[in-house]
Amino acid sequence: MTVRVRMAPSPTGFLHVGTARAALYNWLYARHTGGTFIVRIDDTDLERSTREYEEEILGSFRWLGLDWDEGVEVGGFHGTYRQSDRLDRYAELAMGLVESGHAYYDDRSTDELEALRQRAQKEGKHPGHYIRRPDREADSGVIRLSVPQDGVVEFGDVIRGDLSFSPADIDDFVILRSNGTPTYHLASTVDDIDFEITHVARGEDLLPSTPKHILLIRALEGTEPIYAHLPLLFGPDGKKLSKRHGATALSEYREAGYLADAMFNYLAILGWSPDGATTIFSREEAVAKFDLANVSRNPAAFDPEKLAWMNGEYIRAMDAVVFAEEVRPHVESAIGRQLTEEEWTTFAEIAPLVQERTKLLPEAGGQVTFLFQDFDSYDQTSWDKVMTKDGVADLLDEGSAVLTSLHDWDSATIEDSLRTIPEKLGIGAGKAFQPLRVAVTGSSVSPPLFESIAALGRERTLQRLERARRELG
RNA sequence: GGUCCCGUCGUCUAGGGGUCUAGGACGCCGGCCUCUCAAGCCGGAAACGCCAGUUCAAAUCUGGUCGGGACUGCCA
Repeated sequence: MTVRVRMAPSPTGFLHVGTARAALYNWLYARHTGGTFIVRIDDTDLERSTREYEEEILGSFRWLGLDWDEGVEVGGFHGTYRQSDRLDRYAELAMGLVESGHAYYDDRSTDELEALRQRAQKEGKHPGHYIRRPDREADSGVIRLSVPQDGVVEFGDVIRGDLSFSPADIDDFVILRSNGTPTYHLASTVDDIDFEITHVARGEDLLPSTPKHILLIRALEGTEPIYAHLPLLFGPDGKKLSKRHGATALSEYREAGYLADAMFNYLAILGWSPDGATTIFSREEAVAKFDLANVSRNPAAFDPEKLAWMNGEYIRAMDAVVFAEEVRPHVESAIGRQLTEEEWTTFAEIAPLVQERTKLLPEAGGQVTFLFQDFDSYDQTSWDKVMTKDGVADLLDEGSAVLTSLHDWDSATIEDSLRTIPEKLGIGAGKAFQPLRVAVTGSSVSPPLFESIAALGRERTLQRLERARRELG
């Protein structure tokens, strides 16, 4: 059997990281088995669905590296299906189910229905006990599936084992709205049947819907897929991941400077592990080892700190030139102008030192702005901490004196000359260099000092030492 | 309330009757390195929710209990 899986996002918002992870697992399973990964746009909610969100979602999939395999051309992207193109199909099948007695029209008012639900609530029962085919016949309104009350609905779940639900707890759910559009339940199961989906891997929040889908499949005489209900994603506080936890849209992470590979790795590790000892792995390794059956059963908390660490790992693993090119726009936006050719060369040389100490691309830009722009003011805490001590003025003078006399201007020469200062003054290297660092970079935290000075150039370095000297008074 | 799912360090996980004095990773603490910050290296604290039962033996099996979560829409 050739595996055919799908991801069916609703274009009613940005791509949520939880949805992205579900898509990732589907994609991994398809690639692992040599199957087909399909993306279908669940846009039956015409009111809330937009083309903008659709493109945003597909763009996010692409960024993550999830490519899909078939479908018609849609919205500038190749190969997706859109449910709004198939509305006739769903309506036709729903009416067919009415014909065959599996479903019925229901024109009861929301008040009537609400009364039934409240009665169920009061009696400690499921609404399914009361929302059934009413005595009066209708030929308009919504179409509900008539849930057979015999037997139990059982199905196997690759992740959770055998599950069963009592039909008494399943209400006669709406499959076609009064405006003629299908509900999620109908559209989703019809599509899964029509596109011959073999495995449905989706969030655990849809577990209670699965028996409904199975009932629908039976009524439509389709073939049941194999189910895998993925654990949900929580915030650090153990509650369902939402806006109040920070960024929930995949695109926000992209914009914040996270690497697609790191995001891919992190999302994969959140609920699955290749062997229990490996944390960092490539897409290829994940594809080789992934199996839906090995996905964890318990919900996972999204941990921004671990993601940040992982991003740092991937940044350090980047090719140095690629890193410099990726960071360049961030440097330019930080200083508000383009880098000249000369500055670019300077930056590219020092970039590897910055690369080692950055977890997010944009922050790397901030680490080097002192090279291309005079800072307005010194970092206050840095100044207070190192520049208010005795002997700082002498240190700055020594620094100027030593550097002024240098013939060559490279980091090794600069280091050799500066190293004489702590010896001469009889103080530790740290004590001696911190004031110079603050004077030159404006902060007590910076890339390595000698390389920074080399990159800055003699003239500007001396100017900054003088400036700091003046500030001291 | 009802139905269903889940329960190993703070977090992500390995482990599926003896090899578990429970392993790895993030984070945390300490140390080394060191011009700062990182990175790197070394070390440390930190978990089988609880109670029964089965068994020579249980983190692993069973039951109960407690806790958390999802669903309970003409949203998906």
